Amino acid sequence: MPRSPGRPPLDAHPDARAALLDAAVALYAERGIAATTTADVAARAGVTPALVHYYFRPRERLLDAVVDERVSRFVAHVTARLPGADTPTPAWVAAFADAVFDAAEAMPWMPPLWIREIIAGDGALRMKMARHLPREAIGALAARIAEGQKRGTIDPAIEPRLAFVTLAGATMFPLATQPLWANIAPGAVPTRGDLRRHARAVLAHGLTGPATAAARGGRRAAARATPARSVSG
Amino acid sequence: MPRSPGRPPLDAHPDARAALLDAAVALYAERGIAATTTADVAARAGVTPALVHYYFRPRERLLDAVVDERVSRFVAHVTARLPGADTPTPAWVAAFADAVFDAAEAMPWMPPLWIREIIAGDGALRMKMARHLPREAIGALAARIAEGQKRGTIDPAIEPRLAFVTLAGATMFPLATQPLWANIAPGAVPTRGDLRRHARAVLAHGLTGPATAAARGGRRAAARATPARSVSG
Amino acid sequence: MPRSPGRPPLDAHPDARAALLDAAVALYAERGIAATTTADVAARAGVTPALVHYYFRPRERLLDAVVDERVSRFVAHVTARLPGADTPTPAWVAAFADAVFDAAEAMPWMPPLWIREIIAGDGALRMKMARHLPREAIGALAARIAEGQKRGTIDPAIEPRLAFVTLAGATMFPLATQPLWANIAPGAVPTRGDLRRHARAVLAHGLTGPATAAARGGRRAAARATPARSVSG
Amino acid sequence: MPRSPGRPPLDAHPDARAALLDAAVALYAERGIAATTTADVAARAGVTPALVHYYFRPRERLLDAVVDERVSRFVAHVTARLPGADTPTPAWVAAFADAVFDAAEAMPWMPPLWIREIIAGDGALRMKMARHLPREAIGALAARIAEGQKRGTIDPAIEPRLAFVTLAGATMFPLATQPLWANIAPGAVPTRGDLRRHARAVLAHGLTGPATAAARGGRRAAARATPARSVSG
DNA sequence: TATGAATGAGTCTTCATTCAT
DNA sequence: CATGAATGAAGACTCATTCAT
Repeated sequence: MPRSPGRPPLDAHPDARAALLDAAVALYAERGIAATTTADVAARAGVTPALVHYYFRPRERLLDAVVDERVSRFVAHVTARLPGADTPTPAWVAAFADAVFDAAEAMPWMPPLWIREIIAGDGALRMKMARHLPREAIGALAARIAEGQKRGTIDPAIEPRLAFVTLAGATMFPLATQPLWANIAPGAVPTRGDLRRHARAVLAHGLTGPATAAARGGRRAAARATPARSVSG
Repeated sequence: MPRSPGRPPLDAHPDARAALLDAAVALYAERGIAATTTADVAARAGVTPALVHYYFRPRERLLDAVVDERVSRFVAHVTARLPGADTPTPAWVAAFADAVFDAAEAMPWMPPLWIREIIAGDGALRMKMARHLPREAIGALAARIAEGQKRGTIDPAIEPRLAFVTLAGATMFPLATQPLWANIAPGAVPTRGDLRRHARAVLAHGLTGPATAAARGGRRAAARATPARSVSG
Repeated sequence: MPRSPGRPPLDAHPDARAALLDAAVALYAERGIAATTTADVAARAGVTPALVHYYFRPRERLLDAVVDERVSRFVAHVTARLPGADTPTPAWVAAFADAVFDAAEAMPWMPPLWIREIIAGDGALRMKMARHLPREAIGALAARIAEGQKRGTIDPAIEPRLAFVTLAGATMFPLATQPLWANIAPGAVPTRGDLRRHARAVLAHGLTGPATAAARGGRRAAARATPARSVSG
Repeated sequence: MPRSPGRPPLDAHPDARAALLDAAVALYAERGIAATTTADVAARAGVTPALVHYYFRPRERLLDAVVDERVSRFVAHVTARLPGADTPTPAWVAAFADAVFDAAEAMPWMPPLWIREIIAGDGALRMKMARHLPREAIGALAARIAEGQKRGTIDPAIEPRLAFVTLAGATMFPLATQPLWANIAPGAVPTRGDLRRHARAVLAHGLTGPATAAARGGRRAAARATPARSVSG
């Protein structure tokens, strides 16, 4: 089957193409999509602006590709690490948080991209992300919460529909603030370990609550998935 | 000594100027700063693009004015409603959350603006916001947390330096997702009341914790829309 | 005779109007006419841009006024000091040079304005200057030269029609270069006296000629800062 | 290491680029730099305004290029034709004038450009021209004059530092007035030959001096259109 | 007499995009 | 596969000018 001449085959992923996607996703995270020009992307990838159009003809196709070939990887990375349905909710939540932190280690562009382009405003990426959202996991989480409330183990003031938003916010939000710390308190920048421990604690028993048995259990569960080093309840 | 002729005085606030600031802050929240053109702002305010330059000669002076005359109002609104130093920490935190939700009612552009332009990326607003941050309140919160940990009433896994980030995230983040719900589940959009109740519960005892006495006390206080001072930290 | 309301009377010359003309002519000399905006003129005069249009409605009227009320003064100043028809040509020429240097002392904006806007290119001022040119003196000078050539006292290679151009160039040109010297040789800027003596010498016997009796006479006269009428042609 | 992508290489000189430079230098001479818009230049070169920015990104780089690739050619053309150090001063000066007239024949935009943008006012070109000035020739000329004065062959009233200014003025100035003549005396426009003969005569023995032996020698040399080396200073 | 508000036209510049090679 | 040349559309900004006060 001959492909139209002058167009790269859809399944061809030469170096330049991958380099462009990497450059694009990094710049989108740093400056935002609207502030990133085709020339910026080309410059960071070390190629000509014309080449960007060679691969991603209308500018928006670059966005599509970033979503389908970069952002979706992050989602897949996280969902692949989610524990089974039989895991108790607190442990499941802690494991989710861990998965996000692990993924952000490899793909640090995701947290800023997420909060800037998916959460806020019209979010250029929001619509495109729709088909990559882990709907199943989101639904399951809401169901878990609702069920826990029925059983009396989860505060009824929690809104199940907002559980995923809170979970994502508690992890992505502090991760996205990291560059911010350089300005606020250069000497005392929290490490990624601090962020992870803090996020798990907040999800387990809030900002002001004392360590509870449930939380300790959840943390212990997480210990199997991650470093939970010396932590005593 | 006459000021630079042909320029409006800095303290003049005619109607058109205020309308331009309102238009700008709304558009910045909706589309982001980089994606908002001078012409967009002028159009929404019902004036000519040239008038934007009449009042805010280089584009950036519009940004400055938005920060100094709009965003700072949000901060002032919140800090003015913070309870006194003798308030127990859980109640103080709950009151903070309430203050944010109240302010967002009057200034709905703040949450998206905050997470997009202050938290994420290079944040054009971040530097400009520096002088408007409630540094005192942020420091006091961190001190509270640290003290509670010393007394054993707050989980030592909580990172005091991240307390403000979490507090802001727990409130601003869900508020910023509101336009998002129209896409996800048009029929079941959480109300602002849901958001507020949820945020308070998360801050009090996490996503998966059961309602505790302390949390219940805080919640009751919230019902009266004033901080519950009798509750012990 | 009632004048139209809202217009200043044509014969009224309040301070602001004169200040605007002074500011305009100075700026035109420094930056050129094209590079001088209405706001620039207003700023230097310490008034509002709108006032410039109050007095000189279309921008070009300001130009007309500058020609008629400033540039023409320079011309008048020079022609008023020209010696009589009976003066021998070398002395007449020397007196002309002196008159120009004297006028430039009081109106230093003229030399740059002259060479930039009257001599060069389309010269915005050229057409407007037409009616202020000292046609009579120019014609008389050409006639003198021609006659001198007939009598054998002036080199026939001199082109009578170019006499005025040369005379003006020899005086205006070095005067206009004065700001230039600050860059070239800050320590050794020629004084106005140097310029005057040099110009007279060049006009008298060229760049490379030895001092002649006639020239010496002219020079002595210059020392007294008045034309030497007794010197024979 | 690739150069900044999307920009033409600095050493590339396609046709359009040269056409733009030619158009620019011509318009600068006619209207002045400040009065010449990017669109004007593009229109005369028969291309889009955007192309001007493609080659000369900030407007000022066009100026730089005009200086480095057009104006400097004029200077080079003149200096290449200057006679050797052993040439007597009067002949050297006459040769200089001839070289200028020859260069102006090929590059008629130089005289107006020179007096408008290099001599007058702030002269946008003045600073940029600094590195292209024939400093050596200028210094040598001043030294010649000073030495002639010491030997008594040159009038001590001549100011050596002003020799170059006078030399340039005597040649460039009348050349720049040529378009002016169309207005003044359409029927009797001096030819370029008139201008050249006149300028040489003025430099040799002034406006009012009689023809001298030395000058006659110089003039005879000019008739052959080459510097007369045999004439004694 | 004087000015602040407001604007239309135009200028410089950027940028995504096209196309011949 | 890749790029240099070229452009249309649009953005920020300037400026002379108008007008109500």
